[in-house]
Amino acid sequence: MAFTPSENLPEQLAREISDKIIHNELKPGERVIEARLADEMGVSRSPLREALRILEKQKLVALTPRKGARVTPISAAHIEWYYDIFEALYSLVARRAAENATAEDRGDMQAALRQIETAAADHDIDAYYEGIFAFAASGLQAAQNPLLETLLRDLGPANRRIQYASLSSRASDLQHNVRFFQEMYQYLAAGQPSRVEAAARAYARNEKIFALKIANGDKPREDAP
Amino acid sequence: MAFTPSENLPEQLAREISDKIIHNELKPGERVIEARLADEMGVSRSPLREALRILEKQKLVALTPRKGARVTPISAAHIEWYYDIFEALYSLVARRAAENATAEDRGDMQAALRQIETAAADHDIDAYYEGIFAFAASGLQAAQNPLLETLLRDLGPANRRIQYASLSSRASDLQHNVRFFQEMYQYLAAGQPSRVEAAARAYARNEKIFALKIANGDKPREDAP
DNA sequence: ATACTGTCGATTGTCGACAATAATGAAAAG
DNA sequence: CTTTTCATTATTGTCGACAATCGACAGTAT
Repeated sequence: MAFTPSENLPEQLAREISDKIIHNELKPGERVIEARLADEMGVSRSPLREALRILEKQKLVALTPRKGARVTPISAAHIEWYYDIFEALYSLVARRAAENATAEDRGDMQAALRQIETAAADHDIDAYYEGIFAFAASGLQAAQNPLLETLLRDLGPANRRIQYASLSSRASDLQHNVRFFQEMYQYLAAGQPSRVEAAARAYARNEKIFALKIANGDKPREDAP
Repeated sequence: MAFTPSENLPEQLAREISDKIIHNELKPGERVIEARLADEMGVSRSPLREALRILEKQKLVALTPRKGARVTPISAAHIEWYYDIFEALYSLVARRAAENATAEDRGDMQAALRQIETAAADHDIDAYYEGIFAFAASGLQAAQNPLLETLLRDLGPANRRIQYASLSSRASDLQHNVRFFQEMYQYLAAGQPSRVEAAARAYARNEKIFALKIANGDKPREDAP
């Protein structure tokens, strides 16, 4: 019926569902029934089942053998777990990117940095996120480790989910975060892998405490009934 | 019939197939045909398909949308990629384990260390691996990060696959590797997370160069026709 | 009242059949 | 002899139906 030129049905379904999870239409802890979602989306259970396995890989749902799927809960502890792992993996990305980046990679990162800078100056959150994703993508490209790439790509949606929760309180400190990216780029261009790695670690730690602050006291995002 | 009280069919299939991959009965790059494997193992394609997705999560097969599954190739580059990630993740495990370990955790690790020591003294490779797995498991337990746990559990089979390839040349240097575990345990017991982390990094780096040495010049494992 | 047991409905697991797509090889054209 | 085109076959993708399992509830016994 739909005119989708050619993409994988399970992946497409997974993306749709992950959007719902990220935007909190499917709530943490909520059960996901295959049959219901399947005909809600107009497909059979087979592709939807595979979609659920993709979402499991992305840590958006937890799949228990004969009891079905539940949307992964998200608490302060979860946030700590995630950011610890992001720090570990992105610090590796940073080091390897610094060691292996080609001129083209550096160009891409510089372009991404520019976007980050102007977006932050304009308080344009969407452009800002676009920029940091591009920056990360260039770094991953430069790091030359496909396995690491898939691991982090799989964790991407979970990352976005956490960030979305703290999105509202975000606009104020964009300016402050820009420094991290500038630092990373400068050290990378200067060929100092250890410093790039350290900057990535510092950024990850900073993000972690920010997300935790939101998750506790401050205003988290809420959907009206 | 069999007495396995309750285990998941797809997971069971995945384990069987992963054994075949680890022991090189299914060769790197080889194509895996669903229908064939399915009735070779006496099941329908549905559970086998899910098994393939599990194996993909474990990086033992690569799954391309309309072209099926292939056994993941394994080269020197792959080994570098894997060990870089192991270093990043296990160094995190080490630090958090050092920070959070309970008395019971320390007891488990000490027991595992004992097994490692005696196994190395006896040149008993199986017992040695049992020991280091137990050591790692205790560390993961202590680290208190379930997400990290699942990530590393998923990478476990790929790890074993690499280790199996270098198994033959292993017996000689067991004695030498024991030091790393002794060091980790001692610093952990002494409450020095940074040193535990450093020891874990050193161990991972050491393993990496060892695996690379085997993958290049030395005698790799071969199966007779 | 509480704990146990059996039944019923809901949901997941597995299967075989069919449709859609990709790989193979053979014939035709250059 | 090489390349292109096309038909045939092999393989993956999707579906609906059925079987196995789980959760909740009612009924009974203690």
